[in-house]
Amino acid sequence: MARAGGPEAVVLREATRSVGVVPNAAYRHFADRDELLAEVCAAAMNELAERMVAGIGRVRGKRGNPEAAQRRLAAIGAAYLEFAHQEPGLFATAFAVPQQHTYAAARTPLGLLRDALDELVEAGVLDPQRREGIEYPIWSIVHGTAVLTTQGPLRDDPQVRRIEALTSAFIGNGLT
Amino acid sequence: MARAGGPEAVVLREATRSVGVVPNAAYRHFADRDELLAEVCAAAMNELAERMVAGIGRVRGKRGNPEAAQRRLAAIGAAYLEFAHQEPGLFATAFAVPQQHTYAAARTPLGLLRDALDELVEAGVLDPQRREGIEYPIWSIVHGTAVLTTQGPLRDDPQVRRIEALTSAFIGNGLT
DNA sequence: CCGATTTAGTGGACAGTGTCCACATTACGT
DNA sequence: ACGTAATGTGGACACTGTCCACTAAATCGG
Repeated sequence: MARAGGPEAVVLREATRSVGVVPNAAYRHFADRDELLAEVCAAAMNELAERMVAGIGRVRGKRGNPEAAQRRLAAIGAAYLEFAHQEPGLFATAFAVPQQHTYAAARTPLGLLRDALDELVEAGVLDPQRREGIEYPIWSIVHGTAVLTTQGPLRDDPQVRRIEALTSAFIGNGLT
Repeated sequence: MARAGGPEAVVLREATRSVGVVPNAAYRHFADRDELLAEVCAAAMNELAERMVAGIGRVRGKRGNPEAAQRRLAAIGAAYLEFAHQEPGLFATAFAVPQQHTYAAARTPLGLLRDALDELVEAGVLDPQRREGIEYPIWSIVHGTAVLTTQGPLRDDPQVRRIEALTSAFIGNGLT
């Protein structure tokens, strides 16, 4: 349901219906509809993270190799944006955690980004002094691009590819 | 209602109730709840734009002055982030237009950003070649920061100020 | 000025939703 | 084997968006 219609589409009664059970049965597993939604959000976030590690896995080259490190960073960004476009419902759901009990999963997008940036430092591509805290602007720019082009005013913009290329270039500019 | 609880909180029946009228009366003014929401979204977006022009208005210095131009760009970014934090409900609503009939208002955030960047070129601060399309990465990074720190996983993060300073530095880096 | 037409509001209804309560069933460990 | 915990059921309530037929008020052309 989240995949098809985003967070609003995950409706408790329909979920129980699809599983062949009466609505109230859900309350033996979740206190709230919000708790159910939180679980779905965690699953969506997990799928995003998995796509990112899959993207990393597709670039070959030893850890510490400068070009490989750069390509790995590009790969996680590309996977992030690709996920947002291929699964807009799940992407929106991943970041629609109700209140605040987001007990982070093992492999989180931010963690993967940090790993990639650390490798970039290790490979001598990124100045260690510039490394500090740079994950936040980079995450922001990728996330902002994803949100604006899938849910925001730039959604269905014909030149999405160009916009993404521009953000990629901007990031590359900010690293050197 | 949007101000207090975001887009989900704008509920048709309560709106009519607060205006002292029966629910169905709303259907003489809006075809849908979505059409009502679209109107609210437009109003929210307008308030965001107004805050941005107010921010521009507070920096003095003639158009074309390099330092003034830079401060004006910083001002619209700061206004954007400040609005997101002071009015999280309205900010979320501004970007929650139902489907896609967002007949853009006169002064839109993107338009204001473009003006500021054009002035930066005019003042000789920004290389005209680098100007082309740079509004998208910049909008993305500011929007991404706003979203992540007000609705996303970084919401209520104690070091929001630092994160915003980092994105500001990253943008400055990308302009020179 | 008056009658017709548009505009705005009313009342009642329906399906769908989240949630609560008391009750029945099933599974399981000692 | 039995008591306890886990799970599912049935019925209800308040709330939501939306539809229909009907009424009151405002507006406007002759």
